[in-house]
Amino acid sequence: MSWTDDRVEMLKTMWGEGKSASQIAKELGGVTRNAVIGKVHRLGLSNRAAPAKTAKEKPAVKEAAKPKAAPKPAAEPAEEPAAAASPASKAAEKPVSLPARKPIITAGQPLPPQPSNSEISAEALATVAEVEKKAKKLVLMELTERTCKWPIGDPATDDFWFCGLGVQTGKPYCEAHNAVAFQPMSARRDRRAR
DNA sequence: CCCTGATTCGC
DNA sequence: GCGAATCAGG
Repeated sequence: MSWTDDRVEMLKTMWGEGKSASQIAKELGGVTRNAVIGKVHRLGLSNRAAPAKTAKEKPAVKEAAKPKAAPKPAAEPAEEPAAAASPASKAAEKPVSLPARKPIITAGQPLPPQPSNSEISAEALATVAEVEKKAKKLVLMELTERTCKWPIGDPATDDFWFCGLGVQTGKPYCEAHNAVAFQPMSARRDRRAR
């Protein structure tokens, strides 16, 4: 494909809207993000920042207190395979002041059943304990399709993060967490089937 | 690892 | 002019 006036216009618009090169490339189709970036440069609209002129200044940070306090849960774009579809537990709006771990995490997403165990193999639990030591401690924004989304710690404190290790293809968690997350009901059972 | 934009340079 | 390859950063 080539850069028809039409496509160039779309490019300008989208770039102006702050879309990323790869996003634009995807939407335009027929081009790669490199092509888009290259074009952007040739068009001379590389930096979206204002013409602050020749000086690099560190403008004082203007922080306005936001009355809003509801952080959007990590809402992934749109097309999500129906991979992890834990029916989000109704977001209970409990006041935050729990001494121990709080069950609710964030609304929405495939957040796991609490580590509250019952009949989970001791082995799996042990593994989880191990894994949590190696966890990458990712924060919400850093989670992706392939990072384990198992929460660790107390959401009400800073002592909270997500496992972040590589997930088992398709699953929302890493192998260890998957083991405790999806219990068949009966811990073990002879599987002659298959 | 995933992603971002920036640059280079052969075509 | 174009964009793959590469670079630099998060």
